[in-house]
Amino acid sequence: MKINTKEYQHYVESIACLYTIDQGCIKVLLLKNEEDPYKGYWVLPSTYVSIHETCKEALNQKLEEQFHFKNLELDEISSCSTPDRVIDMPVIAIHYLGFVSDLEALQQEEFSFVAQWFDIHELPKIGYDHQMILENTIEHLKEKLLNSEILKKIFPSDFTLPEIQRAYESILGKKLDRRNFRKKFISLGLIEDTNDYDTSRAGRPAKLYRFKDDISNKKIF
Amino acid sequence: MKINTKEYQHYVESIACLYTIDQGCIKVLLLKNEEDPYKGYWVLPSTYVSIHETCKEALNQKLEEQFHFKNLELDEISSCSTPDRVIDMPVIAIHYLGFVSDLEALQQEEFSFVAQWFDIHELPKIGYDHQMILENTIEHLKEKLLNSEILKKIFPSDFTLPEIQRAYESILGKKLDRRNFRKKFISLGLIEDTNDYDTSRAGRPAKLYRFKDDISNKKIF
DNA sequence: CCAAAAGTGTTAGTCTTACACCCATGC
DNA sequence: GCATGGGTGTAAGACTAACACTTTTGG
Repeated sequence: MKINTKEYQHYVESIACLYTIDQGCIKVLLLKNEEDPYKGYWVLPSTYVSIHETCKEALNQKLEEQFHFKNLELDEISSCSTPDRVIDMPVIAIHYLGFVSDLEALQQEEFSFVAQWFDIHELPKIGYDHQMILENTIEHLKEKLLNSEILKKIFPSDFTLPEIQRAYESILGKKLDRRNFRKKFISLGLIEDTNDYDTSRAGRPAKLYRFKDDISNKKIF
Repeated sequence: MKINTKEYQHYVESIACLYTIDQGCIKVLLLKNEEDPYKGYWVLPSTYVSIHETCKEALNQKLEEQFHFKNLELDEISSCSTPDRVIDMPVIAIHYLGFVSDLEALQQEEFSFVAQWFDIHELPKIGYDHQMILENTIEHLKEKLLNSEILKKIFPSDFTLPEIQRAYESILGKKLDRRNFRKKFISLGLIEDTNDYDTSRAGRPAKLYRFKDDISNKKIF
């Protein structure tokens, strides 16, 4: 098949849903949009893709320029090719999911006026079709967090079990029994004690744990 | 951002990995390629996408023209935007996974010289980057078959438990105990007895089952 | 000493696994 | 009657779920 007409030429954009976990809250990175349409709305980071690079490369380069996130591991989630999703321009979007550890996330005060981490349960007004994209990747994020492989990437290097439990309660949308959660999580053999304590919250300080170096992929829930 | 140069214009193709299950064997639909390069190799069904349709619509239309498969439910798996994956033409591929019930699959004798169902463990020489795409979607197929939601789409309307067991052994890459498999599968409550028997194989005839009308999504393995 | 949050153990029920023999059919 | 493949039950072990009290800290 030979095709060469204008009717078949698309622009391609890569869109990033970047998540972090902060104190057991799951947060996503959004930018304040300053251009019409959707001026003042929040949007996901994105970039156009040239024919000399892959969609993922283009996005990683953009994320490095914009936020100094270097070489994030980005997972492709889906795409959107609805005609006219961008006015007067045939643009296909490829959606990516990535994790930013809280260490990287916390360094981002320099861009705090234009970009911000939002709790996924308290999202602002979102522009374009990014709301839909976001909802879709959150589902995938949840799926991923039910396996151990990516825990290390998204959870802080030192964490407490109550903190991780809060994240899972948020993901699963229900309360978990503290004793059972502990037993289960410890028995997975993924974490080790640091002999240190987190005194930043009220009440009895919680033990700090860290993930072991090599984490096998196990189902957690 | 305003972009309008040739450097950003891509062609887009949708590629289909269509699976069926035949006697407990998982098979994929391939076409014999008659053009250079890769003449004589087998390839996945595919089509180019115009700017007036979504990738999925374009593919469904193509599959209807080519095989009379009407409105398949296609799941997007991933994409490939490696520059030069097609010589001299910037083409991004979007990969889809679909199921064809054995009833539809069996009607396909009319195209049997150019298209054929291949057991996923006995694939022929495959052209372009389709081998890679195929391997990738097979992984996704496996994942999907571990949930009940899509069973009805891919398994024959009447099936025997040994047949379904063979499919799972093929997916999981290990032998399963017949008694335990039965107990598990029946206890899921997804199937009902047809009071009929399959006498097509040697030995004692196997009971035929069918899926119930409403199947909830449960983890099978 | 009081409020807040973290830590701990036991038991009952459910699910999973391992395992061996008999049954219905075609040749 | 024998080869082929299908159907059935039981017991031990692993995992899950439910449940209440004690510990450590800050104010």
